[in-house]
Amino acid sequence: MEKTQVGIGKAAMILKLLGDKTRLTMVKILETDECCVCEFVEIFNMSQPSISQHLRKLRDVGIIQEERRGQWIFYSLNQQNEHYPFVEQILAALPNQDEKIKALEKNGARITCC
Amino acid sequence: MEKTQVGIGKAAMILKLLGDKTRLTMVKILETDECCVCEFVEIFNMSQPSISQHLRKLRDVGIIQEERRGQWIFYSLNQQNEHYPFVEQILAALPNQDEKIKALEKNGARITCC
DNA sequence: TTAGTATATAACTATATGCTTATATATTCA
DNA sequence: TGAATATATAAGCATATAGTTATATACTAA
Repeated sequence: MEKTQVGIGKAAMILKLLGDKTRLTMVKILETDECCVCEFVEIFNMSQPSISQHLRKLRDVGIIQEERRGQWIFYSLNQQNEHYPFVEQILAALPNQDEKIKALEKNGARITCC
Repeated sequence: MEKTQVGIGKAAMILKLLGDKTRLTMVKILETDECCVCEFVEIFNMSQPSISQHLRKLRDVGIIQEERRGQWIFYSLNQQNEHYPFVEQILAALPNQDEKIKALEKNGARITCC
């Protein structure tokens, strides 16, 4: 079986990005659920620009991708990314963040468009 | 098979530490070879205090351990650490750094004590 | 004990980071 | 078209980070 191989420099860049609790949690959530910015604002109880800036960093290196649907922009894990297997392997070691999505649904803040 | 489980906060802390090219390379080297501070100074062509400070951060969270042998303090990967499997899984995806040790041996800078 | 070598720590500096507020852009819908 | 909503970007600020130089500590060997 071939192992994922990632250059040291690129790996360090990815790990630095994931080395922030907010971003790491975002990516773990996106592993199973698409989310839009306003949902993350709700989940993290953080300002909208702050959320947008975290998402941009993750998108800039290709870890996540965006897709506009009507008014909202939905983010998801970019499985086509060259380093997706590396990221996925890390996420696999982390506890599920389902309760965060469940909490959104519970208080009616979950966006289900299209 | 049980998967490694690491809390999100602790994982973020570990990833942040590994998210620096110097530290990530150090840890990858320590995966296979013990090294002392002066060897890292040689390998990274960086000041001794800078190397010491990186090693201290890694040691403070238990990723690596130190052992004095005579004049030198040798560092190694701490396989007893609670989160060693998580770290090891990340290292497995990285290219071998053997040439760095080989280069040390070649120019006679490799320390082999005791 | 003294000189030399290895390592750690302290103090400082420049840059990076994460957040905030203010504002711009894009879409929807009345 | 204009108001409301969602998102992005710009600018500013406080703190964190990674490096430096200077100095302290620890061990070795003469």
